[in-house]
Formats: sequence, structure tokens, C-alpha cells
Amino acid sequence: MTQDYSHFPRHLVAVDCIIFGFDGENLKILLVQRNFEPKMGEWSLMGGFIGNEETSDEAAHRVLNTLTGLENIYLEQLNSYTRIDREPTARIMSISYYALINIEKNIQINEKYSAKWFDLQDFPSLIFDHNEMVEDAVLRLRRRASTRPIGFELLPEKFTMKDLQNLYEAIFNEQFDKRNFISKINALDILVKTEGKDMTSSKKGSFLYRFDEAKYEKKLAEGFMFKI
Amino acid sequence: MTQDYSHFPRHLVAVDCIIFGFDGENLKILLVQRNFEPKMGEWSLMGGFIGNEETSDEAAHRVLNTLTGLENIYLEQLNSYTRIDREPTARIMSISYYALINIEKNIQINEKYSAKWFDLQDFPSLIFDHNEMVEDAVLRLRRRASTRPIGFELLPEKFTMKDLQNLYEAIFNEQFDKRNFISKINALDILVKTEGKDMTSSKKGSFLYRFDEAKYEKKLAEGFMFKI
DNA sequence: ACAAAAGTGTTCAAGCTACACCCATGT
DNA sequence: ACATGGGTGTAGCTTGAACACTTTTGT
Repeated sequence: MTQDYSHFPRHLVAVDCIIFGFDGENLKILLVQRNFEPKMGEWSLMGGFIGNEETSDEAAHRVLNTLTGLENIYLEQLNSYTRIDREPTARIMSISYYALINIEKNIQINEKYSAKWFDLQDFPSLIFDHNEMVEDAVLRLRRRASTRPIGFELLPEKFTMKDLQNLYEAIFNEQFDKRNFISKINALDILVKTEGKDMTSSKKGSFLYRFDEAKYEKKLAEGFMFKI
Repeated sequence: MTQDYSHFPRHLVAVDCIIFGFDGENLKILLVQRNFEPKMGEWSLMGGFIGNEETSDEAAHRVLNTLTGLENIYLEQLNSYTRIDREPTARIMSISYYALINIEKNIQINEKYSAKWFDLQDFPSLIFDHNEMVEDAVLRLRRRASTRPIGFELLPEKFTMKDLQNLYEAIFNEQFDKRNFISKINALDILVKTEGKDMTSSKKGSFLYRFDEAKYEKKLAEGFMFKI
């Protein structure tokens, strides 16, 4: 016999995006203000329902694109949240995703959503289980950032060593020794020093680096492991 | 205005369980033979639909209990699989879970499901995207096993150092040096040596150890990190 | 006595941590 | 000239990897 699916329950399934950015000093999170009930006016993650003709990945990209206009964003699936009463008005499951975006590129945030960047150290309490989602996302970001070169998604194409160190300090919420950090990065041998200097932070100026993705992929294929 | 959910699409959502066991030598996976179309007769993961009154965790526990009769099994959510055509007959999303069970305890497998333990190194090709789920689960198991003492879920209460080493060798698919392995384990200081010896494997007999969970929790609270 | 698995330490290399001074430049 | 951030090297320590022989006991 063939399975008959008609009597199995069907569920609303949403995606919610934890959108991380970096302003050169602190990790940021992009939140939206609900413009519908319940919890209208409160802060939440950007989300949306998964349609019949899209995967959850596609839904997450669509949601992110709707908010920011950006395409090809770094996006990784996190967890499913399926508590029955996680939303008060209906049983809605949610699959969370975290996104890393270069905050400088992100020029046109759709005003319709009243979105705002908050400091990850100091953002308002969120609706439903969104706080839990953010906590889980931060933990995942830390794990990933220590074994994959995803940090560069958060930086502009060219950045100083100081920027990079600030980024990792923000991700891990921990201070590093400048000399040790730089020699670790140099030992990885996946950055290229460009001609240019950033003159805004000091009189001397500091060299700008680029992540050499091709080199990284090549080393990866040869058994190299990224490790911070 | 309050959000009206009635026009959003609703989805069938299943859980699928990757059930790991250990027979003292090799990692095993428990598979079931489909007794309905499509793909009747082929091997698959044990799964089931999520009901209206249960979370995905509860559904996974239910599914596992239906198959094995066991309760309180170690179960961890993995990923969501949402490709539209991942099953041919309907659009079904699936949340995967992996389970660790002590194979000795597992006496009464429900015969209705034609379940069978396979060697993880040599099991049949599975239906749909279940092979991918297993691959993802193995990777997650390795990660978790290297930072959390979950290996003990797969062993009987008392075990020899050799058992433990065999287990980790099976998980990581890699050979370890006996001396280095034992001194690493001893350095962790979370096992207790019992009076008893296992006399089945040698004339001399080898001491049996127990995982001291209370001690582990205490050390954890003091900042200890498990690491293999 | 011998076969078979259990049990046990040391050495070396690599990587990590801690730590302080000079350099270049704009004002 | 001085104030500001940029840039650089070393020594001690910890950790992980490689490596071989003795012990116990049933047959």
C-alpha cells in the first residue's frame, strides 16, 4: 500500500534570522520592530514563513533580501525551535539561521520593517524565544569562527590587523595579546598585505590586508586546518 | 491588526533518527526496512511525523521508544532537511536527531519494523536523503565526542580501558597509541576504577572503570573542559 | 614455558603564553 | 618635541606524539 498523508497534521514553519554585523569595534545584531499583533512594537528577529515552493535556505535568503536588499549573504542553518506554545497565537515551528554581513555594504535597509542595529552586548529583550535563538547563534558563531575563516564575511574587503583583532575580540568577548594574535594570523598564511594603508586611525597609518580565499581553498585541500 | 495565519502554507514535518550503538568493536547504526510505499523493502532511518501536541524532541523520543522500548535515551537535534523533492510523494520536511544507545540494554526491538543493526562502515544505501543525514550525524558525533563525555552513553556502565579506546577509535575512525590514550583519559580524572575485572579478554584480566558523572559535573562547574 | 593481552614512562618537538620596546608621522 | 597608534622577537612552559618492555596468568 502507498502511504496516505492526508490525515497527518500540517504545520506552519517559519525561518528567523540572527543577523550579525561588525562596526569595527563591536558585534552588532539587526533587529526589527513588529508592526503587527501580537507583540506589536516589540523587537524581534526578522523572519517569515516557508512557502510551498521554497526550501528553508531559500526562505531565509528571501527574508534577508527583503530586509536588506542584499544577495549572496553568508547564511547558516542553526536549530529548529518547536515548542508548542512558543508563539501565543498559533503553533509555529521555526528554523533559525544566522547571517554575517559586512555592515558597510548594507546601505539600503527596507524602512518598512523599522530595523535597527543594536550592540550585541546591549540589545532589548526580544519576543517569544528569540533571545534563546540569539544565544544559540552566538555560541555557534564562536565555534565556527574558531575553525573556519568566516570572520572575513563581517569585514570589508580590506582591513587592518587591528580590525581583525577587534573582530575576534568581539566574537569571543575576550582580549588578545597583539603580538601573539598577529603572529598567529601570519602563521596561517592566508592574508595578503596590500599596498594601501588606513590613515584614519593613526599618523603612521596601518597596512591593509585582504583575505586570500583562493590560497585558503588550496591549503584546505592540502589538509590545512584554520584555527584561531 | 492581528496576524491572520490561515492563508500561510502548512507543511508535513517529520523527525528521522540516526541511532548509533557500539558492540565493543565497531560503531553500529540501527536501520528499518520500509513496509509501505514508496521504496517499500528498502532500508531507511526510523522516523515519524510530528503531531500537533508534541515538540520535535518529543516526537523523536516517541519514535525511538516505539522502535526500541527504551526511554531517556541520549538524543540531540541535528539539522532540518527541507528540499522540496526530498521525498517523491509529498513535500515533507524532516528534522534529524541522533541517538546514542547502549546496545546491550536494547533487548526488545519492535519486530514490526524489521530493524537491524548495521556496521557503520558497511550499511546499505538508504532512501531519500537519509545517507546525507547519516553523514552529517557522524560528523556531529565526532565533534561532540571530542568535547563532551557522550561516549559513555554507548558503553555499558562498567567498561575496560580497551573498550573505551576501541570506542573512540571507532568514532574517529583512527588508531590511537595505547599509552597516550590511557594517560590522556587518566589526566581527565573523571573515571573511577572499580574492584571488578573483565576476565573474558585475557588471562590477566583488565580492570573495569565507571564514568563518574557527579565528579564530571563538579569539575565542569569549576571550569574544566573535557577534551579528547 | 609460552602465548596473549594488560599495564606502565620518557623524550622530543611544536605550539602557546607572557612580556616591552622602537618606529613613523602629524601636530 | 611629543603624543599616538603601528609594528616586531624571545624565553619558558605546556601539550601532544612517538616509542618498547615487563607483568600476569591460563594452558
